[in-house]
Amino acid sequence: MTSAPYASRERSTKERILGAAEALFATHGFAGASLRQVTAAARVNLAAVNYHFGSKDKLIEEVFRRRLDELNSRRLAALGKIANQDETQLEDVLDAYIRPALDLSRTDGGGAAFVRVLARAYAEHNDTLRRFLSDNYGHVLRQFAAEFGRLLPGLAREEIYWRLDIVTGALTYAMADFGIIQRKSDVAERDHREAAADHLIRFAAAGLRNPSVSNSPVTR
Amino acid sequence: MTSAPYASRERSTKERILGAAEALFATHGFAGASLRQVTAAARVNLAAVNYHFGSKDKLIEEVFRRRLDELNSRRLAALGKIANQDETQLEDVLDAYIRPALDLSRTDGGGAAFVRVLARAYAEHNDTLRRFLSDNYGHVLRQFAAEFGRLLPGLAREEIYWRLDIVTGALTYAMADFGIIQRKSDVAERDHREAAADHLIRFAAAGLRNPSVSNSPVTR
DNA sequence: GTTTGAATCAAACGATCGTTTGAGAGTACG
DNA sequence: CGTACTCTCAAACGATCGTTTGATTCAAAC
Repeated sequence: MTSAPYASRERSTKERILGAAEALFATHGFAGASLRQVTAAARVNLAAVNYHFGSKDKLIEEVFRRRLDELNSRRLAALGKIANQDETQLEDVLDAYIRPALDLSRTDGGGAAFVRVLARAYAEHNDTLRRFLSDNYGHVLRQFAAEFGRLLPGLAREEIYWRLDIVTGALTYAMADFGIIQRKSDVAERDHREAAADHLIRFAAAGLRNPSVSNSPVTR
Repeated sequence: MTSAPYASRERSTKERILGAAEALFATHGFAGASLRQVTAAARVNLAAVNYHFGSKDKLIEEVFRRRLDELNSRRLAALGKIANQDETQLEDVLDAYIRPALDLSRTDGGGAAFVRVLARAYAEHNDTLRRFLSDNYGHVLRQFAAEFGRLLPGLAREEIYWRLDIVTGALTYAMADFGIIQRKSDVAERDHREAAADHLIRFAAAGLRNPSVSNSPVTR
């Protein structure tokens, strides 16, 4: 009924928990953010987490699933529009890979926080999480590798993966705003991230096109 | 360097704590690794941490200081040998920046673990730790930026920092072994890291040399 | 032999952790 | 009405956390 004792909530309890968890995991890490912090920030009862998600670990997994499903479907959609076409440039594929991550980091609903959560997951080096990411989203990377391979016929498959790995590392680092470059006060955060993505795409394109293949130690 | 294998019993209590803390922080994070785990792994009494270091936070800081001081000086020493010389190549400067991190990750006694700890520190986004790292590394980064600027006269100072930021991100990611590339069983870990550094240097050199700059120049 | 002080130890401190419980509020349907 | 079901709530559970305490060990100094 509309005669609830307190004001009706705009968002459900589950959604408020997910949002608060995302922000706090980004700031304090998975072990560092307690369920008491999460439920206090979400203004829900402590027991609501275990009621709705079962456990803290399941909550963490759900925080990932909610964002990654959308991120990777966007990546695949962008890739589908340009894959196997004659006029496709390397920058287009990089854009399909990087831009959705940038867009995610700009969404109002906590996407920026999630990008830091994602970076943290890499750092955690947790095998369970790695398996979860590999199982659910490994096919995305494989499709991008195939398209990069088509556009870079001079590179072996393994070389493609080495370089994609470097791009992913730089992307993770950049989108999580780890960097040494501090955003100036007169630059909006989205403009800062836009500039970061722009630099990253250009840098990555040059690195990917590099004809120098390493099968011997670096000359000096 | 002077530590022999299986010498843990002869090492001091402080050193055993530092080694065990480094390994456990790398695996479980700063919040995730308890002092009980650390002291059990080091085979010392629980109270030894607070006796020798004062607190867990001070222990964390000491784990960093021990490694960063050496990495710091090695990078500057390598840079000092090639800076401001006519025959210096871009790859030489990148090598001076990247190779000490690789060497650190190959040292016995926990260096590889520390690289993961360092990557985790970036992910933690903790202001205290960032300040600590900035104080220790700020001048190093500035010296490298100056040398890169000399070798890349076509790039603005800010562009140099953008690209160095990307290199640092990829280096952090690669050295911490976050990557999707799984080391094959017949490849030794040091060979795997050597290959990663080799790929990274080539990739970074191509990215740094890229004449294409952002179409939205920043005015100072 | 006595004293001194650093180092180690078992034990316990209070705080906080994730999780569980059981009662109660609210809603829907007969 | 009664019943059933979903959700919320305060409270407490046992476990583990970082830290502290006080006794004990032991080698060097006096």
